[in-house]
Amino acid sequence: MPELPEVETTRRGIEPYLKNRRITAIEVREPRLRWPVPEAVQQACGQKVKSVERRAKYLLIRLRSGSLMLHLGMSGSLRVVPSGLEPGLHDHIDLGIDNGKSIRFNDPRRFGSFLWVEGGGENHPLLKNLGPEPLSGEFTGDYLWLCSRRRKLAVKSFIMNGHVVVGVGNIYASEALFRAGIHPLRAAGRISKHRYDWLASSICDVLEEAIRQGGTTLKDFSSSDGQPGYFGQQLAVYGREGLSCIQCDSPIRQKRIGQRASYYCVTCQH
DNA sequence: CCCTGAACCTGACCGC
DNA sequence: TGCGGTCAGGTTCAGG
Repeated sequence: MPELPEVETTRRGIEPYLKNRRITAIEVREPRLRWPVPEAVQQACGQKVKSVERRAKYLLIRLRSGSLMLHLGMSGSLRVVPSGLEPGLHDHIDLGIDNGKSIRFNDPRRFGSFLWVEGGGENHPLLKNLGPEPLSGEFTGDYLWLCSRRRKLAVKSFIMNGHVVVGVGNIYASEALFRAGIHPLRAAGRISKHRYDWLASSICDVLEEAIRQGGTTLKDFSSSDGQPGYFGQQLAVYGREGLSCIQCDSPIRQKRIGQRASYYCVTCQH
């Protein structure tokens, strides 16, 4: 479900309820997530939240002695609920806060994770080999160009690889490539530096716009207060197979690339 | 190292 | 209404 904009929307939604508050309890009703929820998450109890941060699509709730590291997988979401509210289907974990609220983790498919890491988590195996944040100064066309030399995979798979750049998921990969006029199947290593400049700014723009609109609600994403995201209304190609291109009128094509549905315009993208 | 495809899960939807 | 197949916003892992 969530790509970077949805995770960032979630972070902004829960931060005001958590920052400088104390974790009172963690109730794990279903520990079978992507990785089993470790007993160590209980170390968070009694500690005050220093900050709520995001790295890639991970949420980091920083405490004195360590951090809770959450991932929403494909179908996860966090909601702010009154403590004690009866849990519903797939409400796997409640994070109790000393202000009468709980952060409730719901995840039907259980691809998400809820982990405890020592310190800030910077050296955790899941984080330490990740590429740069797309909205940071490190992420440029030059960087993409350099990183892609001699690589033959499709550029769409390339930009979705977290070791290259984090946070670009299936929706925004298609959208960014459309904006940059690049065909998603083009070999990553055969794209010019100039075109990578375009692509890098397209990725930034599309992610920033999506964050501004509260993310994209396709089926069921909603922010932590239950509001849907409105970026879906701006999607130029994603999910628009057979409909006409907003720039040239030819029909949008759909093709699977690296097991993911990919959408593009054969006229506008080369 | 690079790349591909399977795997992890549930639920919604479509055609018969 | 039921059943089987397909698909879904992510990521790791095994194997070539």
